[in-house]
Amino acid sequence: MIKSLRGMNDILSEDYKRFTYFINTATKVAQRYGFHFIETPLLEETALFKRSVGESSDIVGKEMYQFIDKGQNDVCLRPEGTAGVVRAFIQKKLDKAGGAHRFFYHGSMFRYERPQKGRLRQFHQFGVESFGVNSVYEDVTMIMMVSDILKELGIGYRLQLNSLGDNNCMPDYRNKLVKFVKECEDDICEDCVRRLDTNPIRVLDCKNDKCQTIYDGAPKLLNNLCDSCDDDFSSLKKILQNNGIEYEIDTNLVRGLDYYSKTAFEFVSDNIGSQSAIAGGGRYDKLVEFLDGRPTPAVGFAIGIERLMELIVMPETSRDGYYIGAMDEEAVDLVMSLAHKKRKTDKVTIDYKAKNFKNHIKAADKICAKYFCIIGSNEMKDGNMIIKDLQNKTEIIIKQEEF
RNA sequence: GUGAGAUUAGCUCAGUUGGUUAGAGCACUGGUUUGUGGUGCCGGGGGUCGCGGGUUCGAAUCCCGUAUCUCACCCCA
Repeated sequence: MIKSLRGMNDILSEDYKRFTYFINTATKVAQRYGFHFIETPLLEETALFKRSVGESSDIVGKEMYQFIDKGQNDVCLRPEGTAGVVRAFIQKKLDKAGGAHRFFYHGSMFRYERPQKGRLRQFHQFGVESFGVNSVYEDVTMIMMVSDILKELGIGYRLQLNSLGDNNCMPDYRNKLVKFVKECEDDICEDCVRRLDTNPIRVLDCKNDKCQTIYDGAPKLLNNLCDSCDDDFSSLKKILQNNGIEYEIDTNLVRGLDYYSKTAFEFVSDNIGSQSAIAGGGRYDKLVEFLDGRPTPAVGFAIGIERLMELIVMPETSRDGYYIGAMDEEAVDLVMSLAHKKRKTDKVTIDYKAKNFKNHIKAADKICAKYFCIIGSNEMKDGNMIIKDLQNKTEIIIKQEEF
């Protein structure tokens, strides 16, 4: 038997219902905020991700589905959504057009990782990107949007906030931190020693308790922001407070992707195992410029759909559609015709076999039909049909031609 | 890439120190006087015990390998 590849799942039945319910809800919210759908290719030039996500990240270093295509192009299945949207934004010259451009997208992302709870090789994200808006209000708008989506889905969360600074203050802070960590290099874990070379800021969210104890005394990102970043972060907190959105400050919250600056946020759930981040985002003012566009401030977020699938509280399903059953072999043709007619407007389920009344009504109940119709010898003779409302337990008799 | 635990019917799982033809519940399906539904009654189908080797008179059971799943690490949504 041929099976799906590791970490690649089929979505059907109940999962598909939840999946589409999520997409529909998130789409509705994003549209209420004035965002427009954008679809970008699953396959992009490898260089796009190397330059945007950053060579130091594991995503680019070891998790990309990268290959040479038949035209000798070095290509990748996208590991995340922002890079492609930024590329499209620049390619369509929207950076030169000026003004605000706001997009949302959803689709498959690919990372060659060992699967575990809430992590797949092909997974789905819903994301939003806003270009051309410098204001910290837009950062708050992003957070509000995620919050609205999660609330509509009945999902509880904690919001964690940090500021990563900008080109002005981050490099100085990084140097301070490296200096501090190097002094205790002998006491920290292997991973942190490696991080010192690849991505020093990441030592901050090391899960090793011993490391964390050591880093308690390390210089804090939030105490080393320049005036502009510090002001923005204060405004951010104030606006959130004014709008009743609760948050926690986590100075150790860092983002794994190189392109983030200033506002960084993560929505986490305590009910889904160790991969607890269900949404993450922040500002990335330098990325457009970095990908050869005109300097354009930008902010966005992405939601990991699989991570919150089991948290979604589905609305109660109500009875829907018709079930039409035949009690005689001779009535099956008529049932087929009635169904064909009714299917122009309604959901209709039929059985091609003649059964007795009880079996048909059981079947109608099982598939949760709202209306139950039966054609037996009586109906064949008089041209009537019974329509029974299975919800209200009422029934009416109509002419078959009125059905 | 690293570590641990799993894999028996469509699903959830039993299966004794290795011993006849591998079981249950649910689901599916047929019947239960041609007329009223979630939980009536009676029957039926369905398994290469993940796959490949090995030990043994004999393996679902013990050993080795391998695939997949799960959980965790790394990393990330």
